[in-house]
Amino acid sequence: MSARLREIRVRDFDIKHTFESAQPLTFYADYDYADGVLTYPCGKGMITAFFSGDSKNCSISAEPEAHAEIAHRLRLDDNMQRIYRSIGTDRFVRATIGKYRGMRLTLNEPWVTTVCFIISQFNNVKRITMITHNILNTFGTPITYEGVSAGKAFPSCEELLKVPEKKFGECGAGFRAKYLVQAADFCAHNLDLEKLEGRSYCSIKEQLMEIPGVGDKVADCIALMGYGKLEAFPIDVWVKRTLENLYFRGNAKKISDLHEFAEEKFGRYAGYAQQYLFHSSRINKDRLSKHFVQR
DNA sequence: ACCCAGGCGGGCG
DNA sequence: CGCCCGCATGGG
Repeated sequence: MSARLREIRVRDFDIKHTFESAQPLTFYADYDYADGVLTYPCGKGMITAFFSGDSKNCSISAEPEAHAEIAHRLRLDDNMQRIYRSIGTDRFVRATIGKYRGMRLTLNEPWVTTVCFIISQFNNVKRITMITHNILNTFGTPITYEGVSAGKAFPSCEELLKVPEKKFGECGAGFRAKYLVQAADFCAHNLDLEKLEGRSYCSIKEQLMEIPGVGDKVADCIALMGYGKLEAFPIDVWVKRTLENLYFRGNAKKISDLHEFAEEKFGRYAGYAQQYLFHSSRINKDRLSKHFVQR
């Protein structure tokens, strides 16, 4: 099998930073740090990719048939030099980019993204990952490779339609179990997520917010990581605090005002700025932005 | 014991 | 509109 592997070389790609940055892929995939192997379900099969090198010159090996899928999922065609130049509007953002250089946004299936971010609300990353894995392993369809069991395919909304609220509760979903039931029903009967593909950011976000359990923040996450709308700027507790610390002297601001600020400051790649600010804030428990402002 | 986590829906003024 | 509250669950 390894004889069939072919290599992709990418600049400014760091699998570790990407895999630690709490995106849907990192909730349903597995990454072996020791061996540099990423595996995740895609459609009715499993994708495997081998990583080596560093974020300056990253090398990804995979079967040729998987190359297009991997490039799509990991956004390998993003021009990071251009994006970094565009969002690097002050010393703090540039320092954060320097520290986590190579972290990419990922592009995930809209329904999977919707499930992940409904689970994410008022929750922490470790538990989000656990619940997502439980849902995948409990309700996913087994995938076999050359006759051997290889993993599970993420359940579609039609498949989750048959799942009672209690079962989601047993996966650890807590009060979000009700939202998962309602969202599956809504996306199976009232809103075809596939049909939103190609529409504008505003149109997509507006439609997504019709889904029960999806509000302003989760809709932005789905627009960004499920539809690739890079201007989307999800504002969670970490990003809110960081923006307030850095740019408003620690004063509380309304979400709507912060959206306006971010659009003005970061522009069409605001989603990337958000991912770097979020990751830095979360990993460092927000100490950096406080420290930065004090000097 | 208390606080927090990639928020949202509903109820109230 | 804006504001406030409850919401399950587990870890620090």
